[in-house]
Amino acid sequence: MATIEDVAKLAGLSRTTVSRVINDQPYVTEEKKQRILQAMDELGYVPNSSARRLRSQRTDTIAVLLPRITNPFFANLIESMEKKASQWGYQVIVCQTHDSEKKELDYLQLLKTKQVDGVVMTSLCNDWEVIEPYLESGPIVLCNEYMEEMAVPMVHMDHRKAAYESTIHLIDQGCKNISYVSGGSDTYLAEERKTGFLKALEERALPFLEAASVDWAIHVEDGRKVFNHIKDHHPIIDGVFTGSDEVAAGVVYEAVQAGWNVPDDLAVVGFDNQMLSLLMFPSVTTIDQPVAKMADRTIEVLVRQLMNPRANKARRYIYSHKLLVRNSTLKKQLVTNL
Amino acid sequence: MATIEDVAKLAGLSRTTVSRVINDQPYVTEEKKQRILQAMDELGYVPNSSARRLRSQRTDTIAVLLPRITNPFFANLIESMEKKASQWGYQVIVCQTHDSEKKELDYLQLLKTKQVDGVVMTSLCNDWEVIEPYLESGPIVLCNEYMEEMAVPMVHMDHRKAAYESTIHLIDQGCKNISYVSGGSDTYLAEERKTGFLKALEERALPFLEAASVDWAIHVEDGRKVFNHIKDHHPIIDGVFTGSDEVAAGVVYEAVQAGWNVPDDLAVVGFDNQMLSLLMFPSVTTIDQPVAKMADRTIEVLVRQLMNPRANKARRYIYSHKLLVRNSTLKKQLVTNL
DNA sequence: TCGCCACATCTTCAATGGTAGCCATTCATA
DNA sequence: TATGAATGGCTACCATTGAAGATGTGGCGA
Repeated sequence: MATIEDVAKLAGLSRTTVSRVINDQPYVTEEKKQRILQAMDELGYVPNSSARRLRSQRTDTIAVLLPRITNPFFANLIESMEKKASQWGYQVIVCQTHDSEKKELDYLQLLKTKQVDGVVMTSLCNDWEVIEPYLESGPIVLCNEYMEEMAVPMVHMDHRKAAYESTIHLIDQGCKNISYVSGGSDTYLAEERKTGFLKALEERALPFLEAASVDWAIHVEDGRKVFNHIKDHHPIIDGVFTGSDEVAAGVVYEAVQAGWNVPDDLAVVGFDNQMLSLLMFPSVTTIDQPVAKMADRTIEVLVRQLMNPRANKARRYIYSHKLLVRNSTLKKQLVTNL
Repeated sequence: MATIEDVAKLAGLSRTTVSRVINDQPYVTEEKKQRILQAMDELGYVPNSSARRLRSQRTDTIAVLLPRITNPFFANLIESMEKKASQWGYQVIVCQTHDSEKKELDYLQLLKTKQVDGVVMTSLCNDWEVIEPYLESGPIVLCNEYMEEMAVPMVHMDHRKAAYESTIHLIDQGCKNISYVSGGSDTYLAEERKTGFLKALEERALPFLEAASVDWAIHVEDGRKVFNHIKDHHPIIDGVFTGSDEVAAGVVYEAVQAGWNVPDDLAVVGFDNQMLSLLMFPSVTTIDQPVAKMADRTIEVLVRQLMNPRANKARRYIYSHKLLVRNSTLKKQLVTNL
């Protein structure tokens, strides 16, 4: 493996001059530049990334923390972030926390060990008080997940409004007994959704059926269990609010298997407009988030912070949802495909 | 940010002794070790990763190259690889090539810049001749994708056999005119699938309907287009072999929308046993790969190579598939759910 | 014409944070 | 007596770049 020393010797110049050519810095004549480029080519020279990072104190790398890439919402979010980061000359590394407080802190350690320049957090496992000290080692931006406190930039959708609207939709479709199905996370985002849900119930003078609600549903399989739980213990339930399309898909699938009519016996709403929600039969009513826009903004905000560390502007970037009404909630009407 | 120098001073020892404690090396008394650990704690010292990598010439990091994480097959593969790599003290970085030759080479550059110790390639965009020189910079293991030439370790399923069996299944279900739907990739794996498909046709004396076959189907949307193409131009087609559940889902969805009876009018097989294939109506017959096993083996093989660079053992680890028969192919029988 | 200053172009030196290798001393064992 | 292990320190190095220094040239003013 050739080093910059080898290139300098072959070109008959100093290492610093070679470095200037590599980094496109001024004060090197064109003739010497060509000599250096040729020497690099002959030797197959490639800069050593560790050396550059150590000396320059920069990695040009961003870590994105998320729960699971097997959740298509996060897979799509990463997809867009990578594209945007690459445009700014940054590399993205994907860190799956699997909703573990420990893992989240392990990954935040990347800031301390100087393996990344900044971090995007798409979920929050630890309390903010635990995370905040890491800001000393580099900037953090929240995307998707958010909190009341304005400590760092946050890019997200209004989850309260989204939950409110999809619950109103369920109620408008005639649902009177609605189950609230969540993943049990006690984050602010989860609270917001529930607040929106409860607000809709309150406005329409419907009771919150806490006993029929579930706080352990994350995967499709969980959704199937949710349905069976409702069928066996709360058969009066005629509507289900879920926090993800995966769970909604599980509920719908199991209900259909059990011979229930969806949505007449049970209406279901999901979240995130995953491909699954369209392809199911019946197709699932869901909330669409502007994933690409949020991803782009997130990277932009973080990179600006890296370029200008003094401009520590903590602010919110709030995006609107879209309710996609499909067959899992449309009752007593001619079933048409949307 | 404290350095090892600061810790050494506070502990009243040399940097080397501190380093020995950090790296769990011998020849440091327990008393001195405690002094060092305490000093590290007081100073909040964290080793600088770039410095360690530069000096030790190791990153303890593995790059996994894959086409898209939005494809659940690869998302699940990564999930398992990360778990396994972590057990061996390695970090995984995810590199999406999006089937681009250029991106693939860009990521292989990580070997040359010393940003990763080894690479797992789950697909092949470039010819092997282009990739082989990178072996000088670090080991490469193929997982999922494979080639005839035994140049590096390869961990994969027998795609020929899998394609053969699912095609025979289509034929056994009465299909006489089968469309071969692929993504157009000209890799060995793609060839193997086609070979298995053609072998099944040949054994059952059925013609290969090249004009009705498609080589541009990757996403769900493509699958929908495939169906419309068949409906409009090749209505005699009564069976579709696809290389992925996403494509199969698109075909099935569009066929049902068009009022076709699946599988009586058109039987469809997918690949990879994505959740989608179970939740569709009708559920999609598919091929299941032992994803976790292949992932584990891949990491193990690569890590062993990193630990013992001389043991450059290029060999194949071949895994069997499982055909999951579901409703998209079961004809003329009582429709029961599997 | 000469001296001074600014700029251009390069080189030299040192720094980044950590660790690999070698050395010195002492003690125990064959 | 010779050798190896234990316990630590010192030195140099890993590959690159940031900062300072050296040198030459051109322009301007006295």
